[in-house]
Amino acid sequence: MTKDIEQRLKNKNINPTAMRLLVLDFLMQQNTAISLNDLEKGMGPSDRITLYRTLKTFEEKGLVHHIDGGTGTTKYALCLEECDSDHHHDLHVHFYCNNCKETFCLPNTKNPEITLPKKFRSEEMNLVIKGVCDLCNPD
Amino acid sequence: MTKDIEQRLKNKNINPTAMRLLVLDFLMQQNTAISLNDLEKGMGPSDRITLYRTLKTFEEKGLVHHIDGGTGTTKYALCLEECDSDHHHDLHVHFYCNNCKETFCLPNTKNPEITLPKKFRSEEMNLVIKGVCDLCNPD
DNA sequence: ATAATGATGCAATGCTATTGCAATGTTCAT
DNA sequence: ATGAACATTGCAATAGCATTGCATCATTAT
Repeated sequence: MTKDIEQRLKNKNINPTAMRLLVLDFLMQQNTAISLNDLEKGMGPSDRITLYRTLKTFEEKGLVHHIDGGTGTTKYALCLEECDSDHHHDLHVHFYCNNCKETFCLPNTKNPEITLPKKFRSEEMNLVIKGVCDLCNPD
Repeated sequence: MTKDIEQRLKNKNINPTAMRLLVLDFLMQQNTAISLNDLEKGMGPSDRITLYRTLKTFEEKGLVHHIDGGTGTTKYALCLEECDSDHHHDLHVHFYCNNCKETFCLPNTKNPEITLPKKFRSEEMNLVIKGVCDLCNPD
């Protein structure tokens, strides 16, 4: 098992240290995007800054991506698509539940095509939809 | 002139104080969304917190909207559509220029329709495209 | 005139993100 | 094995934005 996780790090050219294995393992258990705080609470006692840098390293190497979408705090989630250091394929839409405050990746959605005004060139796109998620929806 | 601005405040049920007239006047001169810092620098000497609360009041009353889009700082711009206290018509897309760091409203764009997974209900949408704006584009 | 309400200004705080630096661990050539 | 070079970690500290509490001043209604 640990081998899998280790290999996943190596595939991305990330040195598989103990801390990183733990963080990746934790991330793989999540089904929502998590904040640095969530990570800190979820893991055993560990240094916040180290976790911060671990996430940053993961992101640089294309293992996780972060979502900003106006919740005040940055959230992180494992990349589902094949990303690499150069190109983050921010292809999917994110969803923030106003009720449970969770942020979800919606891997089955695609970022839409937007026609920009003349001479505007698009490089990336951040689309966050806010509303009520399936678990919080009474219907 | 001042009459116009004053009326615009009254239309939104905002008490037209001197400070508010100044802030609205300043906002009307902008063609990009501005941060609290921009506002503070752009206006004469005035209290940062008062400006903060002025923007907040404006937003509550549907006169301005804010954009979050992952630039770290919140930016504000006048509402172009008809918004009211209850419903902010966040209908248009925003654009952040990686070069000049300005945030633009793109009033001629519409937020796209996204098909959400079952039982997800959308309430609002925040779409920020990052890239290079017309003025920074060499072509 | 006075009470009540709203607006402003100052002080202070909380929180997230971020950097500097020292200590520790790891790798590799000799 | 030894030491140099480098990567990782942990602690301390800082920066910056957002936000609240409270006192003061202005405005309005009675």
